[in-house]
Amino acid sequence: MSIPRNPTEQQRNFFQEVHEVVRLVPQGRVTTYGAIAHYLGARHGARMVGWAMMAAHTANEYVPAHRVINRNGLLTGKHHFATPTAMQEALETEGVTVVEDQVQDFKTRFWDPAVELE
DNA sequence: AACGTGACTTAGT
DNA sequence: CACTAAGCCACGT
Repeated sequence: MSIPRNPTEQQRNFFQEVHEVVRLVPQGRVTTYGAIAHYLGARHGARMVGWAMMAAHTANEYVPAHRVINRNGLLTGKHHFATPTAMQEALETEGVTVVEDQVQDFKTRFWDPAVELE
């Protein structure tokens, strides 16, 4: 996949919404693509959230993309970082233990915007 | 325009 | 518990 060369207005808004939520994830906590999709109204699938994350590195403001993982606590997006280990290292710097691409104690690390932001 | 593919998820077998 | 199918939606070929 790739991000549009010339994003439409709607696409830019969508990217911004997703990035905005991701920026609200506290240090040392993680969330999932599905949770973000649900928080934004589920008007698009979790896949679209993942798609929006590809534009994270081009965003004007910093987006902690390493805090977004799949619903099983797996670092499915690690290959989109500068290096294959960047995502895990960023998480461990925040105190999140990762073993074999799996976030340990995921259930208590999970941060659901739909709940936390009410 | 059909088809494959993907930072996903849920339901069915 | 694992594996598959299907829903999802945008994009490149």
